[in-house]
Parts: sequence; C-alpha cells; structure tokens
Amino acid sequence: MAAAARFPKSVRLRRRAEFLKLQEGKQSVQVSAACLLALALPNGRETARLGLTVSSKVGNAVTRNRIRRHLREWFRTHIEELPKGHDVVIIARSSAAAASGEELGSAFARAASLLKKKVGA
RNA sequence: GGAGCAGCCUGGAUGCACGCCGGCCAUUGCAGGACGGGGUGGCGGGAGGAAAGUCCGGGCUCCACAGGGCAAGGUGCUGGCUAACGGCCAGUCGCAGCGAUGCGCAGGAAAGUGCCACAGAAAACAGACCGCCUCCCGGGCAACCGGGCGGUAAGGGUGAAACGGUGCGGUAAGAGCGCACCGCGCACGGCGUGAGUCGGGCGGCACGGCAAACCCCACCUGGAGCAAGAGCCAAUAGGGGAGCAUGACUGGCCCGGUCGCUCCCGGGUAGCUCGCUGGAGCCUGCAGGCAACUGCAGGCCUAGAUGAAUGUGCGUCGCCCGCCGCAAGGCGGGGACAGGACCCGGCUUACAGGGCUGCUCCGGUU
RNA sequence: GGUCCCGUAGCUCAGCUGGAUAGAGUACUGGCCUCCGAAGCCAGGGGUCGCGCGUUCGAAUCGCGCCGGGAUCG
Repeated sequence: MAAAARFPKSVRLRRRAEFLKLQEGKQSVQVSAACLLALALPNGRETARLGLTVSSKVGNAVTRNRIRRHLREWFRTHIEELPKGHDVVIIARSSAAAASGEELGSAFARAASLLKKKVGA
C-alpha cells in the first residue's frame, strides 16, 4: 500500500487550463463542506487527481501554505475515499485561515464522501 | 542594587515512519543505437533576520547605442566610504536630556514674484492711533485748557511677529545720540582639507518670517524590466477590405533618427529548454584606517521551484507558564513575526523569548 | 514585476489645489402638524479628519515614514 500513500506529479493538476475546465465547465459536480468548496469532473484516467486553490484573500503566504499542505496530506493518505478517475479541485474559503489541521482534514473527508455520492448517483 | 542609553548575537536540538523539490550514481525498460523522458534503488542537499513592504540604489538583459536643447523628477551642512544610493562612517551647528546619548529635507530671503488671517495706527520702500515735548496764538490769577508750525518714538494697547535688548549718561521730550555688556554684520589673524571655531578689532544696526510657497544655485537621472531576453524555429508569413499620408514610431516636446502606418475579417500567439544561480559571495588570519571600509593570503560552495518543493504523525531532551508536592518530581499547556521566485547593497515595518559587550545617572558598603 | 487611487459624523460624500468656520444629505433624538402614522417644518446630539513625527504663529489641508482598503497593466 506504499504506492497509494504517495503524491507524485501525475496525480496533481498542473495547468491553468485544467483548472479552468473544472471551474467554468458546467458538467463538473460542485459540493460545499465547511470552509471548503469542491469540484469534480471525470478525467479519463484510472486515478483521481487533485488541484488546490488558495487565493491571497485567505491569508498571507504562511497561512496559505499551511492550508495547502494539510489538504495535500489528507489527499495523500486517503486517496481511495475520492471518486476514481476524476479531477478534484478544492477551493479554500477565507474562513479556512482559522481552521486547524484536523478540521481541514475532516472538511475534506466530508467533501469527498459528498462527491462520491453525487458522482456515483 | 536601582533607573537608563547605545551596539551586537541568537531566533530550539534530536530520533523514527510516510511523503515532496531538485542534484549525482546505479538499474530497469520505451527505442535499431545515442540523446531524452518514465519507473525503482542508493548517497548527500533543501527558506529568513526580516525571505515582507516595494521606499531608494546598482548589476544583468533588450530597445532606434542614448547625441544636443527644453521640460520633468530627485538630492541638498562638511569630509570620507562605496559599484551606486535618498545608505553608512567621522565631524560641524541647532534643539532636547543632569548625563550616557537622541533627533534634525541643516544651501540661498541685500535675483525676482508671492503670502503673513483676526486684532492692531501700522505687517514690511515704513509710517504715527493714543501719547510725550519746545515754540507760537487764544483763554484763565494760577494749575491748566483749546488750536497751530514742528521735534520725537521712551510709554500704552494688538499680535506668532512691531525695524536690536538691558543698564548708565544725555535731552525740551527723546533717540546708538554717546558708553559698557549681550546680539547682529564686516574684513583680518590663529587652528582645521572643510562645515566651522577661537581671538582681538571695526561698524552704530542696515538685513522681520515663510523656499516641507513659486523659485534660484550646485549636483544627479535615457527608457523598460527575468512575464527582461535568447533558443528548439524552418515560415515570423502571405491574403481581402477600409482609412490616413499636414501620417506613424522612438522616454514627455523640439532638433536629430527610423518607417509607410492604423483599423476590420481571417490566421497565429501552444509547449519545452536556457537565462537560473559562483556572487560587489561566505569564513578565518594579517595589514592600513578613529570608523564606515579597503588590500593581501588561505579555506569553503551554501535552495533553484514554475497551480510553484522544505510537510504530516509519534517520541526524547532543553526553555517558559499554571496546578499538586516539604523536596526529588508529576500532570497539563505554550513557543513569536513570518515562506525564496533573476541577483546583490541599503532603508522601513513586524517579532515570543534568550544572551553578550560598552557607557551614563542615582543610592549603599568598604 | 510595474502603475495608480482612496481613508473626514452610524452611512454616502464636500472642504485639501490656494493654510486661519469642520460642513451637506441621510440616519438618530425631541418638538410642531395629524384621530394615528408617513411626508413636511423647526431644533439638537454625534468627529483622535486612518496613525506617528515634523515645517509653521497656526495643519483635515504642506513634507516624510507607516497602517488599512481598492483598482489596473503585463
């Protein structure tokens, strides 16, 4: 199971066009959980891919990095809870600045289960 | 011991597991082979004193190689340091403080223009409202009153500021009218590279303030920015329509220079690589200098990402706080400001806690 | 990386250039009007002029340094 807990570049969104496809595409599934906003869209691959959006309105660079790293850590350890073969974009709201690492993880978990339900249904 | 001033340093340490970024080596396999990309393994590397704000200065790159004039902007006591600076060091002067020290856009107001509300007679070539005084005329016994020609600016009151201040002499009353001291100005001499300072002398006072008002003087500045710019890259097109050519571009304008230009349709502007980290570099020693800093010698290599890495979890030790305990100790909690994006030199701002050095004042003891 | 703007009463703004009264609308309070309310009329309260330092006799205004908010270009 070591391979499942890794986070190489192949499971990340790395192009602006890929983000825009989810944010502006009408086919993407949208879900809200606590301080997070989640978007999902089938990507034609076997695994899920993650993209994170934490704008400068959330906080300074240290705060944004902390949020990004916690969300990435949860994705790395819980990738099987996400819908397979989908690109997932997580957008942090400004309230995420006050959330702890555990709160961010549980928010991500709720968003993931909601997404799975919506996509599977 | 207390109060304070200045400068500097530090910004937790360490173990295990799972990860991330890039480097080197090995291996696998796509491939005819190499290069290159992918997978796997090993080795060692991976945020700051401010990385921040973007307030200045430079390197570097490109532009029509930056030439002249005007304009615009900046700097502004002196000397030095520096690649350069609005920075730093050492001094001068002024202000604050008992002091150590701190702060200061600190040139020019007899080049010109402008402004100085209210109050006050008058606010900047001076003049005279209430006053003071000699003389003359009139009245009155007189004290004095009224008027006039003059002389004054001491006193009054206003103001932030009233054309040197205080004292003595002097005078009809007064006045730098004269003298002493202080202030101011001028030239001279000593010291200093200089800003200045010290000294004695002379002048009788002229020159109100504001230049963080316009301005004058001296000095400085070409523009844009690594999304600069270059390569893979060969074409950088070519076509149709309309308009202007007294046109357009080059940093604002002119000279100078360059070219046809602009708009619409259509097409394209994707991606990767380089730039990209070895540099005004860091450490140590010696030498010069009050210092900033510089020179020489030796040693060292210390992030290079690009939807953007340096993380998460569990421990141990150390620091701080609270509670329990006589104590050893136990339990719980806390650990700031903040994250590279081409690179340096400064400035400014934020910051839990800890440490070092020098100095000042006050008190006590010997 | 570059450039620009704003901050004044609870809210929206003027005053700043060219220095000397801090004002307007709205909201709030009280009164008048009305049977009551709205509208209208009258009166009143409410201001560290974002912060600090400076220049000046005097600073919302001028200078410098910050803080906060926003816009824009590539």
